[in-house]
Amino acid sequence: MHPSEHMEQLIIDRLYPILQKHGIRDGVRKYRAQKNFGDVTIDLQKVNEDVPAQEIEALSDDILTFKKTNKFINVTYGNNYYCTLILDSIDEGSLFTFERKEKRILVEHTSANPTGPLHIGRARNSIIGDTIARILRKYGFEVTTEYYMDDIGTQVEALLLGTEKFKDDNYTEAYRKYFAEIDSHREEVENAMKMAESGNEKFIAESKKRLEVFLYDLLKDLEDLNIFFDGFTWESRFILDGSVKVVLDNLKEHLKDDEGAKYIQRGEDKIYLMRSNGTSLYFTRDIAYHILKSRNYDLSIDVLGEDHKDHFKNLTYILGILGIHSTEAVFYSFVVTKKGKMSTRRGNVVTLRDLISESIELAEDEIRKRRTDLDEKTVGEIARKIGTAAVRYNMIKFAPEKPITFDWDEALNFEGEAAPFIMYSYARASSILKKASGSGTLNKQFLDREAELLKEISRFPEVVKDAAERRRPDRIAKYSYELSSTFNQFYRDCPVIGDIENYQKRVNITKAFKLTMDQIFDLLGIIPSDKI
RNA sequence: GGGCCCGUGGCCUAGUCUGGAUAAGGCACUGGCCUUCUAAGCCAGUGAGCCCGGGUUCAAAUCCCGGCGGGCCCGCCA
Repeated sequence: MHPSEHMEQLIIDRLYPILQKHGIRDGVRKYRAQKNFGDVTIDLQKVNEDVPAQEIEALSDDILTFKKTNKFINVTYGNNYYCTLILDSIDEGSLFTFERKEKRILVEHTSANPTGPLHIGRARNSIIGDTIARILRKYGFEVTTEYYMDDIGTQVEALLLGTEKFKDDNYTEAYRKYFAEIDSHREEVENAMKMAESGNEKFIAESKKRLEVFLYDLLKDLEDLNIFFDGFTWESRFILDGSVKVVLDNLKEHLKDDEGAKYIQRGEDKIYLMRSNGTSLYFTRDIAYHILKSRNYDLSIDVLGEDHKDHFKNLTYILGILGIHSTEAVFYSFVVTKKGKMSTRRGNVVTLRDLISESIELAEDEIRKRRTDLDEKTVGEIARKIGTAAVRYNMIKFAPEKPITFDWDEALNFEGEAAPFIMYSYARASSILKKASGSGTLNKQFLDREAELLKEISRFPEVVKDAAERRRPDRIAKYSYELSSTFNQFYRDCPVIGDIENYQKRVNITKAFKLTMDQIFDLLGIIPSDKI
């Protein structure tokens, strides 16, 4: 049981018998208290009965203080009791561990066609997906991440043919050129697609080999952001293993015919599964993919742009017909620039690669401004950590459904709610611990400022739970800011080195903060630095 | 035209699921804090009643209905 749960149980044990004595059973609500109202609020506004204030307040002791105003009962935890509990839970490691869920989850994200470096809109997918995977893993699920690689569609055939035709250009440029004149290449693209669609193993193997080169280039940027995949699924496998046919067979009784093409009627909509020329659609292969997922995992989470909402709705509809209900999606809104939607034509595409290097460069400048004592190599290492962390943090701090208008100034603002802020407070803690030497006697009297920090630390389990269950990675970023901010206040008011009376206690608190931040950095995919 | 999402101080965001006590932060702005552990920090201040209009409720940023503004989708594309 985490410390906060323990305290809540104490409240229930002590308070609820009294409430029941007064006929109160339903309508009692309990939530985290607002600022200046203690730690937990028991709200009786929904119940008709009331309890005399004296009777409630008489329950108070050193562990719990009850105060009743109107129909609110505000409970404040005793600093010494609760703080000791929190520090103990960190010693045991129990604050950071969750019950194992015995449930396998597949998080599929990114899955972009590797026609060029990722732009920041696509990167939002990767960062959300990777962070959600990290959170769910921490929360106790068995999590696997996967990239779904298209190797048989129009785009990739154009990429393969284009890079052949314009050998001298870089591959993105070759693809662009080729796509610009796509009309004159209709036939060869269609031929290529037919080769793939017919299950020509040699052709597919060859495509795969060439696509891998482009894929690795794309993955390099993600590696910089500490994003790696557990596996890759190539779309062609659903042609090769015949599962597309199986899908159509299993849905046979629901299929309708449109001049040879097959579709399923869903309300007003027709969901096509086979073209009249007998070839399958991306959608059909996606069904096959999700059937495969449902066999190997208890839950599949797809990270998708909001443009895929209808596609996904149709997908779950058909999976439902097949009795599969273990598929859900996390949708995110697009990243646009001030000039509007990113498009190559308008020349306003911001690549992840550029953003990362700008961010690292700025971090380097900032470090040089403050630290003249560090050697080149160290400056570079720290700049790398800060720069990449800033990119991740700025993308993840917004709720996924929130549209983002990208702005260089904002993306490269290293003050306030940003990665350097949380990394800075961490470096401060590290610096204290580095200077702290020897141990002293532990003073178990906790001051409010110390307790505030520990209480913030003790929120870790419930924040992770909330972020995991609601698929809201931004909650972790928010929490990391609040926790760091609380530490900065502690840092101001509570000297560690030199205060003999409080030394050991504050060393322990500082360690606790640092350990909690280690957990958070891991969840956010940020690599911390002891000095910045 | 239909469907989905977003709309909170000058700008950006949390709170909306689970309705309740003075709407919480960041940026920007104003003033203050570096002879003690890193000032990418801290403290104080100015600034919104939550897009608009109805409704439900003792109580609405939060729930319901209708608008408005912005985004996305509405292929035998992926």
